This record gives sequence, structure tokens and C-alpha cells, in this order.
Amino acid sequence: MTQLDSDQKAADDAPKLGRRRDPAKDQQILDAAVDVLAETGFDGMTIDMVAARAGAGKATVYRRWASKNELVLDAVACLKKTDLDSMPIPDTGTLRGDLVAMIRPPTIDDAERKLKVMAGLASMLSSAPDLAEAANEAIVEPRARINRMLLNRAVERGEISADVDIQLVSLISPSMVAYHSLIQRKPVDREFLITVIDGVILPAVGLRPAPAR
Amino acid sequence: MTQLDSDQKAADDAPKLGRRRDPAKDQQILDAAVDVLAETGFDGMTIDMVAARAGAGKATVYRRWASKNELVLDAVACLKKTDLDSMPIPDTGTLRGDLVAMIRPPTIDDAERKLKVMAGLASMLSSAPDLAEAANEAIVEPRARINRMLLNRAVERGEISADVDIQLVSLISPSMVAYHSLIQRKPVDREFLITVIDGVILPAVGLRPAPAR
DNA sequence: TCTATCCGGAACTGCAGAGTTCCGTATATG
DNA sequence: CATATACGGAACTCTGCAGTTCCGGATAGA
Repeated sequence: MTQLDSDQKAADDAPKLGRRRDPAKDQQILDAAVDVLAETGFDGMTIDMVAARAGAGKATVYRRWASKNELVLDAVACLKKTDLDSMPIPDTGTLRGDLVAMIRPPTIDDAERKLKVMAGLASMLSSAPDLAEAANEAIVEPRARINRMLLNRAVERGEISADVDIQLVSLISPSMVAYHSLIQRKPVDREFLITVIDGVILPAVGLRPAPAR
Repeated sequence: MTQLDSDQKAADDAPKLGRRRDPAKDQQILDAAVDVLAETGFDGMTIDMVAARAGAGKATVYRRWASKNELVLDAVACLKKTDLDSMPIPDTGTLRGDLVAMIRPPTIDDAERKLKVMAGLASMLSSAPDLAEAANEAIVEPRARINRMLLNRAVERGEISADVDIQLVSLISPSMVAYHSLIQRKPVDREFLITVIDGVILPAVGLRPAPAR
């Protein structure tokens, strides 16, 4: 989309002769951009940093993206694919079981990395709607979508009432984790996540913390 | 503290003759800094912008603060005093009544302004611990403190159980409001706040949404 | 092997903002 | 009224980064 090479027919622009553009380099640069973004934020990020981390030259970056803004937009969008949501979604038979099963190191690390990216973009979101949408779609939505799925299944099997505001409840953990991590700057560990599940989410859907006691 | 003029004995450094430094100007500059911070974020903020908005010269700003960083630190800290927490805290007799009574235009506007400041600082928080602490103390804590007070009163009058995790519950609304406003970029209106109170907070402390039905 | 193309890297321009210096003016004190 | 000081504003330096250009070397196809 924003990338320079995805021209009209996406073909025929490949050279008949000589060296071809390395497609793997694109991903290396995007990954490096996300790393730098997470570490320094949008304004702290320089193209030189990204190029150096990707083992590329600055010119190579600009051969593929027209500007820093477009690179960042693509890098954020690429987080979507990097997402761990392609992993199997737990189905333990109880809502609490499913929610607890979601607490795993790779899931937590992925979340923390994405939160850092979001923090690095925070000041831009109000002035760059397309970036805000990309960030929302790549960072916020995937996790909320999983939560909605788990909640819907709980409704279907009669575990919780159909009156529950699933949209609202699905945002409890993303909200509280983001606040805990970004603003309060405390580590997102298993204990905190369990506390949120048992102390907020389950009561909100009308369940007791301990499922069978 | 960070201000240049608060020297050793805080006295005798006033000139015997001639014009005195205008103390009101300090506050005008700090207010302007907060405004610009909320609108453009830390990196987008320039000293010229702040000076212009305060009706001052850039030199005047640097006569009072040694750097942009120190100005911002003081500006954030000054949000604490600007806070609306000097207003009367509601006491309606029920937790729900108190929470709903907190929903008032000045309270909401104050919160949104502070959230914008927090968004503008977000990318710096991980690399500037003192700024992070100042922001937390000026923006996060005052509101959480009120919530804790309301919850403690509810415990004292026997409305809710003493087992409730007050620390956790007091952070539900700040977290969800911040997420709603900053990340999802939706307006923080009365309807949303009521939904959070009735759909999350009250269930979390073991109360039904409609108190007397 | 030849050649068109891409590569990394370095040197370059242009600009914007932090921080400084200076000046003419305003003002409170004596 | 005289004077010492703070003021707003403009001009200045310096630094860092976005984006560009150029080059010698690497590489894949013909």
C-alpha cells in the first residue's frame, strides 16, 4: 500500500537483467523499525538507527519507503502479522480456565513489546488518524478479539448471562494491563493478570473467582 | 526544586533596586507549557511556542528554567496544584451515588487534559524516571486517591465487603478511561463512565448495578 | 564473462529547534 | 527623577536528523 514497489500490476517492474531486490530485506527493516520504535519512540527513532540495526544502508531504506512516516506506518501494520494470534486459542471449558490459559510468556512478551510501541506512538495518535487506526488494528484489536471470542463461547455454553456487555468486558484486561505497564510502569506478571481476572473480569460477568469450590 | 530561583535561603537574592521578577509570569509560563504539552507532546513542543502562548520572550523562559526538561518537569508537577481535587468530594451515602456524582464536566475536562499530557509524555516515561514519577503523582494518583477514599467509606458503612481489593478497584476507571480516550480515541462522556461503573466497578465490589430496585 | 541492477556506506544539503546573546523599553525602588 | 533590573523580541550559534546523491563492490541473469 504505502510501499513504493507495490505498483499498479505488481509485475513487469522486475528487472530482466542484473541483481534483484531482496524481499527478505524488507522484513528485516520493518522488524528493526519496530524494535527502535519500541525503544525510543517515534521522535527518538532515526532512519540511521533502523538501517544500522537491519544491517542496511540509509539509502536502501529510502529506496523502499518514501519517508519515515510511511516506514513507521508499514512497520506498525506488520506487527499484525507478527502477532501471536495465529497460535491456538485455549478451550478449557470454563471462562476462567481460558483466560488463565492465555497467560503465557510469549503472549505476555508480545503484549509488552506492543505496548512499548504504542507508548512510542502515543503523542502522534491525535494528529495522525491513519497511524492511529493502524496501531489500533495491529495492537489493540487482536487481543480484544480473542477476549470477545472467549466471552461469546462462555455465553453459548450458558456459563455467563447473555446480558453481559462483551465489548466492555473484553477491554478490561487490555486497559488495565496498559495502565499498569505504561503509566504505572510496573511489570506485567502472572500474579497481576490473575488478580485482574479474579478481581474484576469474572465479577463483571457474574462469576465467582473460584469456579468450583 | 528544579527552579533556578529557589536558592539556598530563598531570600536576599531579591534586588534592592529596580524592577523585580514577576512571580505571576512563572505560572503563566507553566500553564502555557502544559497547554502546548497537551496539544503537541514533549517532542513537538518548542520553547518558542510556550513563550509565545505565555506572552513572554524565550529569554525569559530560560532566565527561570535551565532547560526544556526542567520546565516540563515543573509544568507537570504544577498540574498537581491545578487539580480539581480541592473541590468537595461527594458523600451521597452509596458508593454508586458517590461515583456518579464524580461525573461532572469540570472533572471530565480536567481528566481529558491530563490524559493528553500523559500521552505527550508517554514515550519519555521509560527513559526519565523522575518525569514518570512526577506524572504519576500529578495525574494518576489524585484520582486513584479519591476512588480509594470512596471505596473505604463504603467498607466502613458496611456497603461492600472488607475483602475487596481497593487498590485494584480504584484503578479500574482510570485505566479504562485512559484506554478509551488515548488508545481507542473515543470521547469520554457520561454514558461511557456510567457503563464502566455499572458494568465493571460495582460488580467487582459485589454490588448490583441498580442499588435499590 | 559481461552487464544491468542492487547493495552498504559515506558525504552532502536543508531545516528546525535548543540554548545564548544582545538591545531598546518598561517599571519598581530609592 | 535616577538607577538597577527584568522584560519582549530578534538575531545568532550549534547540533541533529530527514532526505539526497554518489560511489565502489557484490550479484544474478544472459
